[in-house]
Amino acid sequence: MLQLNYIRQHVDLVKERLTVKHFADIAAVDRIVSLDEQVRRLKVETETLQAELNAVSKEIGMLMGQGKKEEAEQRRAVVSEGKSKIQRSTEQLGSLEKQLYDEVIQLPNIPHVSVPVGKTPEDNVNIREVGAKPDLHANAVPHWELIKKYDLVNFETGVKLAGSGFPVFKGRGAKLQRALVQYFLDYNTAAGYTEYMPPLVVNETTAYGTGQLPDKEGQMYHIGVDGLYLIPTAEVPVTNIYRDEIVKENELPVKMTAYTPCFRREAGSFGSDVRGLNRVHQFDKVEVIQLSHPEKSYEVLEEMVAHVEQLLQSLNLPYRILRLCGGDMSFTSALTYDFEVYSAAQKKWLEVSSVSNFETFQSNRMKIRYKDAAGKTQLVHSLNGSSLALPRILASLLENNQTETGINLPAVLHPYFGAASI
RNA sequence: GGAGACUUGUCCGAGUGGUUGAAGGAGCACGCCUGGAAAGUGUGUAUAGGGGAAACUCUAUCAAGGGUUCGAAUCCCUUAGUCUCCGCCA
Repeated sequence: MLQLNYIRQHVDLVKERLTVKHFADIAAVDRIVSLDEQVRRLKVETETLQAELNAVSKEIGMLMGQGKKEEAEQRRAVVSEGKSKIQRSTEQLGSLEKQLYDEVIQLPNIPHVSVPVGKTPEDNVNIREVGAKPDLHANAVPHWELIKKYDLVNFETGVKLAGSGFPVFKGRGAKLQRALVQYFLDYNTAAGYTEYMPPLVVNETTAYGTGQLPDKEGQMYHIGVDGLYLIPTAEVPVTNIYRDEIVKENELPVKMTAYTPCFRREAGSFGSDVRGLNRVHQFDKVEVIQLSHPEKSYEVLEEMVAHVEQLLQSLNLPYRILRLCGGDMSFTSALTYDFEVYSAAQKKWLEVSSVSNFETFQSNRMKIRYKDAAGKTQLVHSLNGSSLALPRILASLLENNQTETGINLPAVLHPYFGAASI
């Protein structure tokens, strides 16, 4: 959520930046500014009135203490009169504030100056492409064939148990998942991230905190009877760990990592995008999250990009890094880098990580703050990235490393998997 | 799931209708003391929002929400959470 006083002070800039994000309702900014003015005016009125009544009530207390009952009675009448007045203006204030909040929460985050103008994924800027695309043998097949051949993942059984998009990992397929999770977590904790295992369901407040609500309501599985949501990413519970907390400045940056399954309804997806492991409703992911000093957050973003990049290099996967254009960025992000790995048999780039700086957009909602040297509380910047999402990593590992006789795994996985190949 | 007790500031903890935003302690910060530290000592130490150039000031907040009252941390209702006992259970 954008900060009101920022909007107030940068009306034109906010409008201009929101067009970069292709936000449709620019007029909302003017409505917000006008509502904000009304709210503040009415607030002064209401609070002045309240202060008067409070003062009289206090007097009554003193008079009662001194046994001056009659004088107290007189004043009691005065307060009774003011009460109906204040009730009206309090109600009006409440409704105005609600309107204001409802408008502000609909505004997406403002994109960073470096965000490319553009609307579709084609407008994303390719920052760099690293690693050679492998030359596969003549009989190479996509991963959905490989997982059948080596009996690693069973989609049909998943359909029986839950529905399409819920793969069942089996045997060496299951073990490889576990190996990847373990390797990623070890890699992250070695870089100073503290490991967490959060709940896989969250309440409404938590989902609001990171911005999934109200923006992505339809993308999350909702457990109606208990008012809970299945997490679409570890970002949601883990960032909320620090909700309503004030950390010491020297405790920044806070670095956290977590492995969780992620649940996404992916309503509206179809075609080759959802083939095999390319897009599923439940998948495993290891996430890294940082809460940073506002002045350092873009350094931190670069650091996180380098962190994910080295992880991909260790897996010997060809990858490219994209800076997302305004139209392709998420609601909450100020700057996002996407990582895509090349999956050689289906000849497709697959997104495996998204590293973003949210600046104060999330921390303003969650009230994650630190005390600066002057003793003032300030909002932190929050950032997160995947390191990494498993199914697409698995897909490209299988496709890129297939030979006529088996699949060779990168060296870093051997100790975790207990073998060099499948 | 049933019954009961409880929920106060960073923490511990007092407070059952009237200058209580809240005693007392601990912690923390700064100063004094010290060669340095500890101890001692003095002062300060919530958050959000509004007004004001500033000093400062106002409003709200004692789990959350609602109610009673001129006035609520204190009384009533609802919800959530914690603990104890019972039940169920990996």
